[in-house]
Amino acid sequence: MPMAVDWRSGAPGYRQVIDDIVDQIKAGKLRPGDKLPSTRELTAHYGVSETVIRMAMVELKARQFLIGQKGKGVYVATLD
Amino acid sequence: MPMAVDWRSGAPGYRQVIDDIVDQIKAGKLRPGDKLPSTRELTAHYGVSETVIRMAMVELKARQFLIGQKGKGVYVATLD
Amino acid sequence: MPMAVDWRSGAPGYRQVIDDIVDQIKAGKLRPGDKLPSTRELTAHYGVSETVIRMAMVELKARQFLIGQKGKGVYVATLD
Amino acid sequence: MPMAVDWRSGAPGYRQVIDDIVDQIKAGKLRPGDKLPSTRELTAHYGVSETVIRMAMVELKARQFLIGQKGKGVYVATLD
DNA sequence: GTGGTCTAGACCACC
DNA sequence: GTGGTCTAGACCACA
Repeated sequence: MPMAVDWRSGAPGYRQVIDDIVDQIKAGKLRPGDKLPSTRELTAHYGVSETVIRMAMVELKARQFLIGQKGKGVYVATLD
Repeated sequence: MPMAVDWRSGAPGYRQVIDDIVDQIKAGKLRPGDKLPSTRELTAHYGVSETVIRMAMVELKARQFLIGQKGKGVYVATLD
Repeated sequence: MPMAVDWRSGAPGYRQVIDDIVDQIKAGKLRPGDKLPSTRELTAHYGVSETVIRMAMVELKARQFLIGQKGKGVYVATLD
Repeated sequence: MPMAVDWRSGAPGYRQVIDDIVDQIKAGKLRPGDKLPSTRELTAHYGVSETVIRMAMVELKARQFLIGQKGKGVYVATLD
């Protein structure tokens, strides 16, 4: 679980964020229904801008790993 | 007459509340002098937080559709 | 031109914000097409939370004094 | 520190609430700058209605023991 | 980094 | 118990 994005790898920052979160879900560290840290906290954790976090969120929601609830937070999706 | 805000439509919740109430007034379902349900009941009816209802009220009062009376209720405005 | 909302007056903060902006428009200090300070700057200027500024914006847009453009800014409306 | 108002004493409920809070301030259990429990919690604590708590608050603020901050809470006043 | 929308939950004035 | 006002802080769309 990297504390920050590794810029030397060449991979886009948001890709690394996506992979890290997907890994955590698959490893069971993040479980269905869990609330993710706030966007602001994630920017600090990964050392990237809010835009990078948002791009990662767009994909993770499209892939149905996460569900955003306005004004509340972002949650790990539960199985249908 | 929608029972609740439709989040899929993309339209802001408070806009849907405004439109729904204006429609009811124009359709004569709500008539001048009528008392609206309490703010708390409206939150339940539309499935939104009180702030959303309040923002709708701010606009509806600015547009002179409604008149609020503290401690009593919100009423449909009478014609000038 | 008040620097901040006056809580002693009894008037709601958002009403004071509305009146101050309307006054500035009517006095020609804010002219059609002018860009307002950012929402965050206005909160600092008036000493209120963002919600108070937003409630003022809802009414000022309903009354067609202002036009908001997402990602750009809020502008004084031009005459019809 | 009574958990609830004693209705047998004949003293108005709000008087007992006032006295209890003043006692706690004088005894140093509540200190300048401390935040009081929310109104809702106080109603539960003293076993009285919100109106009774509000009446107590009106007097305690008039006597400058407490200071209310809208949207935040009620605080024990600091010395001038 | 801007505007926009929303939740949650305080206190306040009035009936 | 009603409406009214406010704080704090989320996420979201756009540039």
